[in-house]
Amino acid sequence: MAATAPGAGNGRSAYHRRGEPLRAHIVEVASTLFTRDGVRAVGVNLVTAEAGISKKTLYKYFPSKDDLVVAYLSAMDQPIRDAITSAALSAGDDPRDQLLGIFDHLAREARRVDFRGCAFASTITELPPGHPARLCAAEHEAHLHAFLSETAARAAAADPGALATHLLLLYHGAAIHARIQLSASPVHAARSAAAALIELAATAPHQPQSAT
Amino acid sequence: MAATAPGAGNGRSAYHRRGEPLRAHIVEVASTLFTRDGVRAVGVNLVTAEAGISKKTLYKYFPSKDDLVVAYLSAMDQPIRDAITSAALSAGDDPRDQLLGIFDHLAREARRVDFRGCAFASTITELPPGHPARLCAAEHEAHLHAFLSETAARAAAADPGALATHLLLLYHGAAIHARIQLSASPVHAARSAAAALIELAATAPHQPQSAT
DNA sequence: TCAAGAGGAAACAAATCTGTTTCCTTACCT
DNA sequence: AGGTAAGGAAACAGATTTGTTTCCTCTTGA
Repeated sequence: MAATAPGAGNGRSAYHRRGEPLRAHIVEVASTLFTRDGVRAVGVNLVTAEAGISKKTLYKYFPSKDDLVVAYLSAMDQPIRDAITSAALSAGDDPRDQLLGIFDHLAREARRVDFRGCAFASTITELPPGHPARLCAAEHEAHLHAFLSETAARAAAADPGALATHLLLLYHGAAIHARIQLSASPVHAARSAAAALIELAATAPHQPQSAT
Repeated sequence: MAATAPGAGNGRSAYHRRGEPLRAHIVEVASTLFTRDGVRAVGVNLVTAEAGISKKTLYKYFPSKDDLVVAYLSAMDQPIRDAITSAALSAGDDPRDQLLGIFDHLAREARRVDFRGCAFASTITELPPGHPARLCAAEHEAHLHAFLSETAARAAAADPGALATHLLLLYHGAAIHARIQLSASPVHAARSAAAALIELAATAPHQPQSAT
């Protein structure tokens, strides 16, 4: 895994990537490694080797590994939210289908052999209490909840916030179980439970109709 | 934390605990530490110091730390199942209340300041793929599923296995969220979602009646 | 052209980790 | 009582960790 030549994976030496782009490049490489193997299993030596930079440069941009971990989670927030949002929107116009779309997205992720579950949940589990990265995870979950809550409101849920929470719980539970039993089937189960909860939350008020 | 005298926490030197009891004692101490701080954060030196034994003895019973981790999860399986079973049974005679009882149990756990979530899920997250401890987690989940499935059947669920899976997903999702936002409120949310799913699973097949 | 700065390579430091080995003490059993 | 085995204490080995420092090269701008 470390048998590649210096600068591997990027083609160009870091000399051509000075300033801001270099910092982003480091975070990008670190994100790949942290996501794949976990923040504790990946040392700074591997990050520098894989990014084709020296430790001096890494510690210039990130005074400690903890800072790099925080930058990792901060950088993951938007892409993951985008992926989930896009998965939801591509599921159709019905907001109920959109809510279910996030589980289809998770199912695709869970089929990957190196699936490690939610990056935020996994990272928090590896970190001691009080680590600054915890705030990133809390914010990320808050953002996801806001999006799901808004979609749930469009789906005419009686209590959009509560439904959003329920779906998030199913989402994370499915991620954990998919990792434990190396299968995407827990995600399908989560999807069916989500469908039931969505239907239940939306049917009562307006027009009750049989699901599917 | 390592400021205690040798043999601390047990009172008696390991000289008085030869043979089988000693092995169990080591697992017990390791379990406490692993559960509290995680298997990667706890080194064998801490385990030996805390257990009041020498490394020689530890490595006699457990050829490697991985073996100790496996012993840890193996030892946790029964007590955790017992706690969950007992929480369910103490929730009353109605199997639906029993299913909800496991969330009350989790809520109590989640209120602890050092709550780290499900020991099996956390440990698996810290371990590389292919680690033997994974099997322990898979078995544990299978046992939990069997218990919930049986209880769901007594609750007249149309598909007890599916309901058991759904509840398990909510359970683990709640554990993760409780750890992320340092609060037991996700567990209460999971409980309310579970109640809805239980009601829904039990009403449909036999005699359709509006929930709640 | 040349000086300044950014970065690379690698040695280095200090701590920590898993695991081994040596020597000694203690308990138990015949 | 004495031999045997179990365990304690601690040194030791070797690898790995985060983080620092030194020296050199390359690029760029005046």
